[in-house]
Amino acid sequence: MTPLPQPIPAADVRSHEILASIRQTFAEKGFDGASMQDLARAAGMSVGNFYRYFPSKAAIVQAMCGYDLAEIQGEFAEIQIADRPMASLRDRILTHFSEESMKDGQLWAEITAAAIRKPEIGAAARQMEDSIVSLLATIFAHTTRRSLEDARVRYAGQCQMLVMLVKAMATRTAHCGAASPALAAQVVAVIDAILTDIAHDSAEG
Amino acid sequence: MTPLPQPIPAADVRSHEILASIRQTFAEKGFDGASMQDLARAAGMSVGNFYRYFPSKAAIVQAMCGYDLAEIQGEFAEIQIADRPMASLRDRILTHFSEESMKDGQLWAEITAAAIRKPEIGAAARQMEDSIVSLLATIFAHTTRRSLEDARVRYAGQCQMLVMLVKAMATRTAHCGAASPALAAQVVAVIDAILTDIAHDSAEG
DNA sequence: TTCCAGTGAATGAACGTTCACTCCCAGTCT
DNA sequence: AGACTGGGAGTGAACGTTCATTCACTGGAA
Repeated sequence: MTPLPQPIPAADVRSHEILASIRQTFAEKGFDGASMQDLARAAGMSVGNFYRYFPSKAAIVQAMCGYDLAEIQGEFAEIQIADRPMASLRDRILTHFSEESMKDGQLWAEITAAAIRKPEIGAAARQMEDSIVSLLATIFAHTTRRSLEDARVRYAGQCQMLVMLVKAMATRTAHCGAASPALAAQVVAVIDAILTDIAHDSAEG
Repeated sequence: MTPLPQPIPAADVRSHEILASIRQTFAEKGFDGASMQDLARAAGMSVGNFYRYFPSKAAIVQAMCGYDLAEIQGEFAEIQIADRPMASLRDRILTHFSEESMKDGQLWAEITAAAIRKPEIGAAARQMEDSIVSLLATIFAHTTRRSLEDARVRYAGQCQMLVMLVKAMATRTAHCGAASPALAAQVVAVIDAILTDIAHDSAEG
C-alpha cells in the first residue's frame, strides 16, 4: 500500500531547501522584522528570483507549516512502528525539551504571534496543530484498541494538553534558556500521568 | 544613563492612560506591524507628542510590562488578604481562561515573540515572570507557614508551571478561540493538583 | 516672559513587489 | 556540423509606499 517515493517536482525540492535556509532568519527577525531582501539573501539568491518560489511572506509561513508538519508526520510514523509506541512517544516529547530546540521555540513564538494577526497564517497553524492532535489520537487508539473516532473524542483534552505543553516549553526555552530542573520535573510528571493514564485505559479492561 | 525616567506623577499618569489606549493596537498589529503613527493615532495625539512619552517602541513594551505587573501585584495583594487565599488564587487563575481574556493572549503572544528578538524586551518580560513567580511563592509560603526562601525553592517548579500554563492558555485562546471543555478540564485538573498538593504540604506536617 | 503639552509636515531610509533583462541549455531545424 | 529557439533560473535596479524620527512651530498657563 505504500506508494513509491512520490515524484516531487524539482521546484518543490528547491522550495524545501529555501525554507531550510531561511528558517533561522525568520525566527530571529520575526514575520514583519524579516524583509524579503533579508530572506532572499539568506536563501542565497536575488529578491526577484525569491518571488518565483514564494509569492508573499504569508505564503512562506504557510509553506513552513507544511514543511514542519511533514517532518512531524515522519516522526509519528516511526513512533507507530516502534516496539512500545507509548514509550517512544514519551522519548520524542522529552527530546523537544532540550536546549537545542531553542530555535524551534523561537520560530514557533513568531508563528504563533503571526497566526493571531494574519488569518491565512492562523489557518495554517491551526491545521497543523489539529493534525498533530490527530496523530496523537491515532497512537492512543492503537494502544487502547479503540477506534480512531472513539480515541479522538475520548482523549481530545489530553492530546491538546500535550501539544500545548510542548509548545509552551519550546517557547519558554527560547526566551529563558533551558528550563530549570524543577519545572522540567513538573512538566514531565504531567506528561507521564497523561500517558500512563491512557495506557491503562484499554477498551477491553 | 538611567534607563527609567524619574518618577513624575503627572507624566506617569498620562503614560498609563496612553498605554491603556494603545494596548489593543499593539496586540492587533504586533511589535513591528504597529507603526508609531498607528500608536500615536490610537493614543489620540500627534506622533511628535507621542515621542515625548516613549522614546522608542521597545520602551513602550517595557512600560507595558511594568503596567501589567503593577496590575498583577494588585491582584495578588487582594488574594493575600482574602479569606482563603488558595481558593481565591484558584478563582483568579480560572478567570484568565475565559474568552474575554483573548486580547491579553494576543498581546502576550506578541510580547513573547518580541522578547526573544530584542534583549531589552526579553529582560522586561523575564523580570515580569520572575515577579509573578515570587508573588506565587509568597502566597504558598503563607499557607504552608514556611519562610519565603524555603517556599521559593521548594515550589519553584510549581510556580513556573502555573505561570507557563496561564500564558499558554491565554495564547491558545487568542488564536483558537475559547478552549474546548476537554482541554480546560485537563488544565484545571493540573492546577488543582498543584494547589492542593501545596496546601497539604504545611511545614508543621 | 518662560515653560510645557501638543502639532504635523518634512526627511531619508527601508520596505514589498515588479519587471526588463541576462544566462544557460536542451531541442530542433537546416 | 552549426544556427536558431523556447523557456526556466536568476539578476538587481526601480517603483511607490510606509516607516521611525526630527523639528520649527502654536496656544495657553504661570
